[in-house]
This record gives sequence, structure tokens and C-alpha cells, in this order.
Amino acid sequence: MPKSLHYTDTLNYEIEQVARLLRLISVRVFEQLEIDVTPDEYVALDTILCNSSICQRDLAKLILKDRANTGRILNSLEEKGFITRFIDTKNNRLVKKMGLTENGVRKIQQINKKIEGFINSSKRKLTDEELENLHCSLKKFRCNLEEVFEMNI
Amino acid sequence: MPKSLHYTDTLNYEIEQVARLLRLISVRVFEQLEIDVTPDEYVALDTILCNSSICQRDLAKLILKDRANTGRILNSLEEKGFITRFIDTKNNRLVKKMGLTENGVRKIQQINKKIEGFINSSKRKLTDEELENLHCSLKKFRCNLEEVFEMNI
DNA sequence: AAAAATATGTTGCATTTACAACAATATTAT
DNA sequence: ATAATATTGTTGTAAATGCAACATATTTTT
Repeated sequence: MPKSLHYTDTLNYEIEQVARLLRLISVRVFEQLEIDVTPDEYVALDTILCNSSICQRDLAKLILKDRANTGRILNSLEEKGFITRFIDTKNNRLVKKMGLTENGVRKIQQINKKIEGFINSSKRKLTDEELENLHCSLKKFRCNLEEVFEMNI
Repeated sequence: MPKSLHYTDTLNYEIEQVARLLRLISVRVFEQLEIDVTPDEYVALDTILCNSSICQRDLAKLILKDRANTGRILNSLEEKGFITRFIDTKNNRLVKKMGLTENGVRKIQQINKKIEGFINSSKRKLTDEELENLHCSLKKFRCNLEEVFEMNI
């Protein structure tokens, strides 16, 4: 097994580049399919869907944005009518929580249907087993990183 | 095998999040170790090192930035004295090429030494075989994406 | 009870980034 | 030859982003 001497041969490089490609492609796919939310907004919507009564800060942790940007994403989703926000308490503290509107739920389903083809085609070259292992290894890798990294959120 | 219903359970999500973490951590590590180039500049330096007499556009393709930002990264590296730039030709066209200065070469070696510990510790939870498979699968995945995606560079 | 610390969300800002437009030059088509 | 197209690099710009600072409110410490 040859030792990687250059950054372009490293795992970190490959992860970075795949992610950058994914991001660029996502933006384009969302535009071409005329999806009127950004990929980030979609992620937020979907994360709210499967984490009901979550507050902004906890959402920020899940979507790995800081509090400021999470707030701004939610502003946009609220303006577009896909979520509503309300004050609630968590550990006796006032927090802002949010819920999907009917339009929001419909929007997620609509997007899921629209991007299904793209998601599947992007996995063409990998077997189910490879995909499973890839996913699993990435989780371990992330777990490792999170131990080193104190999130400022 | 359960079908992923939510974005936060998907491979794409995991890749995005790992990459975001890596980027955030890289910036901090570079600051803490008092490395006076940015992670992106380091990537450019290292890529120039193993691709001598490359022109800006080809470098841009390798580091997956657009031409504009590649030019700006090179401006910074030139100001800092780690590279020199010169006009050359490629296919009878005038192009800007670049080479590392002695300081640039020393800087790469210095950085490699400084970040070695971090790189190794980030892989603690994975076996060599897992790392190998992870790297290999990501390459396939990227290959797939690049077929769908026409780079505007 | 007062002070310090913590949690949560917002605002401001400097940096990064991707894209579009442009300039200059070379190649290809007509 | 002339026009159209392609290649390469730079400049301008709007959007995204991460961080620091701030405002509030609550908890913990003294």
C-alpha cells in the first residue's frame, strides 16, 4: 500500500472534492427542475419534518450551519410559507420552534419525487454493498472528527 | 436494508456534512498551528508541486475552483513569495504557468509536518482496509458525478 | 439578593465563492 | 481573408458563510 505523499492523493481531498461537486450539482439540479427552494432550504425542511418541535439551535447542529445562517434560512422558508414559527420553551428557556405548513409538506414530497432520478443515477457505479460501506465508514469518520471539534453553535 | 426516507439519512448528507466539518476544522487547525497560508492555498501549493508546468486553468480543474478564484489564490501565494509566475505557451496559446520558490517548497514540508498528527488522529476509528475502501468508493462516486456534470472552467 | 455565567436568537461584517462579462489571443469556418 | 468560435486569464458582483458582538432571558454562583 503506497503512502500518500500529496494532498491530492488523500482521503480528505477526495471528500472535499466530492462534496464540492455535489453542492455545485445540487444547485444546478434544483434550478433545472425549477425547485423554488435552495438545496440548503430543502435540507432544513426535511430535517424539521423528522425532528418535530426542534428549536433553532438544535436544528443548526443537525444541518451544520451556525445559528445566524440557520435563522436566515428559516426566515426565507417562513416568507415562502413552508414553515410557521412560534415561541415555546425548552428547559424553561424561551426558544423559537417551527412546524411545516401543509404547503411545506407538499413541497418536500414534490422535491423528493423530482430529485429521485438524479439521486439514483449518481449511484450507478456503486453496488449496494459498496454504498452501505461507504455510508458507514463516513459516519465513523465524522464521529472521529466531531470528537476533535468543539462546535461553536 | 431500510430505504432512506429522509435526507439526513442519505449518503449525500453524510458526504456534505463530513466535508463541511473537514473544512471548518482545517481552518481552525491551520490557525492554531500558525500556518500562514489558508488550507486552499496549501492545496494549490501541493498541487503545483506535483504538477510542474501546469497552467492556471488546468490547476483550477484539479483544485476544483473556478478560474477567477484560482487566479486570486495564486495572487496571494505570489505576494507571499511561495510561487513565481511566468508566461509560457500551451498548444500555441499564451498561458500563465507557475513554479514553487524555495520558500514555497520549504513551506509545504513545514505544513506537512505540522498537520501530520491531525491527519492521523482523524483516522483513528477506521482500519486501513476501511480507509482504502472509503477512498476507492468515493473516487467511483466522483467519477459518476463528473459524467453528469459539465465543469464550467 | 446580586453578580456571573449560560442559552438562544439576531445583526453586522469580512471572506469566500460561483458566475457573468470582458479582454486578448489563437484557431476554425466560410 | 474575414468572420465566427474557442481558450485563457481578470474584473465585477451578488449570494452564502462563519464569526464576533449584541440583546434577552434564565440559571448558577457567591
